[in-house]
Amino acid sequence: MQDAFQTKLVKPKKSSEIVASRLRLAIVSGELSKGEDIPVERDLIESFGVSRATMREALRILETEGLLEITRGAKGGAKVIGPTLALASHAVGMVLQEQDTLIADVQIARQIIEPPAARMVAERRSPEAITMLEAIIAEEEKAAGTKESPFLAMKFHEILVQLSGNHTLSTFLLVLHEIHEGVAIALSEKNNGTRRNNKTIETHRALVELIKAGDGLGAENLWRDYWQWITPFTHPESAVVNVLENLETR
Amino acid sequence: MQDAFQTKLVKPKKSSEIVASRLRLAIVSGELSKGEDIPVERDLIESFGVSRATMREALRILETEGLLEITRGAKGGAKVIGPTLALASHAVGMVLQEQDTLIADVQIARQIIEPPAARMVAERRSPEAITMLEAIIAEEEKAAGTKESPFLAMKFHEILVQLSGNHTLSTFLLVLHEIHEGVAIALSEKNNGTRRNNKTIETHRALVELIKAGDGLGAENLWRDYWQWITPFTHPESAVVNVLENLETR
DNA sequence: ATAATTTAATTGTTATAATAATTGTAATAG
DNA sequence: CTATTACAATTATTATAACAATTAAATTAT
Repeated sequence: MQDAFQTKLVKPKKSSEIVASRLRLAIVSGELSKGEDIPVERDLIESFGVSRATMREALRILETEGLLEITRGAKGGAKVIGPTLALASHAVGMVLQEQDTLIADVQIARQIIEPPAARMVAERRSPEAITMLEAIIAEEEKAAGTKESPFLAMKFHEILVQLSGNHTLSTFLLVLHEIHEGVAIALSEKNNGTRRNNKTIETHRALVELIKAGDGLGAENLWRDYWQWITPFTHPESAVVNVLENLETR
Repeated sequence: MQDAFQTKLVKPKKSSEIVASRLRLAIVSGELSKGEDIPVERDLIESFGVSRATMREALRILETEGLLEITRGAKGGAKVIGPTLALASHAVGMVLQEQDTLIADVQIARQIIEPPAARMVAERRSPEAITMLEAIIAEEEKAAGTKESPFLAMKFHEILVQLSGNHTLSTFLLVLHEIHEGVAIALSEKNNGTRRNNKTIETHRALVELIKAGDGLGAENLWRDYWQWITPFTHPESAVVNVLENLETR
């Protein structure tokens, strides 16, 4: 253990990896901004001085990392789109899936992390936050009972965690959200009690009130109680995390 | 919003992606188990009926996803190694880095998530957990003052979260751990107060006592207090998350 | 004008050959 | 007999060239 010298990968790097690293740095450092087109294959090959195969492997790496999107045909090419949450969710999801993690396990994690996030929102007490949350609630009220309702409820959660002001927490919660999403919505469609719906909107309203008042502890507790209450509804017996896409073999 | 029909990417899939999907499924479903060798390029090309370039692009995708490791030379080829946390950490790290997330922000997230994890360990009260934690503490006592000390302290955190029994939480904490690691250790080497070291071991011992007693709330509070106490020591002023490797341009 | 067609640009795929890295083995020196 | 060296076999890596498929724009036909 605790090696005297760094034993991290001293493997000879492949050209494709070196090229990918250079482009990645340019992207993440902001030198190439999101939405920007990067040169076409022919030019990239020339400026990096590698073969087309190597260049294509580098592009495949960056595409896998969710940094680039490549379209073919005239006016096609690679465009910067990332970094994106999509890859993070996929990567985390695969780890969870391999451990046969239950959806219930994911739900417990959200249950633990979201209440402190709610407290942080309340403690910040930003007017924009209140405006945004109230806007969602208005939508929820209008769509009550329709099949859009669960989508809006999820949106409330999403916005709430983004407003916590902590990048790390909100990133994680968004990842969990993405993993959780499919199942959760399917579930809430099944047992579509309007009673539950009422309680949901009611709670959202109460939470916003506490946020307005800057009552962090109150917000945290309310949100924890709500999770406690909602758990039996969304609790699938033994569903397991699954992030693999259906692979149409054409 | 809420499209009546699925509007997911209907882009024509590349052969390399299809091949990668097939292998990925085989890996994650356990059909190919970790450590297993998969056929060499030549055979893969033949069984998938694609060209070398296409096959190599597929391998590069899976390698990027952390599922395979490829070595050359006799006895070389691709070996199943994943899914691994490495990609998840890298992906999450890139998202955080792009948002210019401060290390302090990451630390706050750990501060929020770890205490409930400690509580879960206490509530489970498993004998193995106690044994493992006590073993680490013994090592810590022996190595006190040496430069291995911070490594062991981190190890304690790592083990603790793994013992929480919640896959999702422990996965996230391990990811944070990896992102946090470099900076945190560098920091604790700088202000190497033995006073701090003592308090650390002391707290670890106290925590194990609470776990033994099954006192979940006590464990949670102790751990939260400890985090509160330790924060000023490990708080770098304005360091930003950075997950990009140094790219030796050979 | 509108529709159909052609053309140009660009990525996707295949094929072949040469190169580099790794391992195992045989030959050689001491 | 042991250790070093040299060589051969295996395997991934890189390079080059040609062709196919896709898309957007320009041109032509109606």
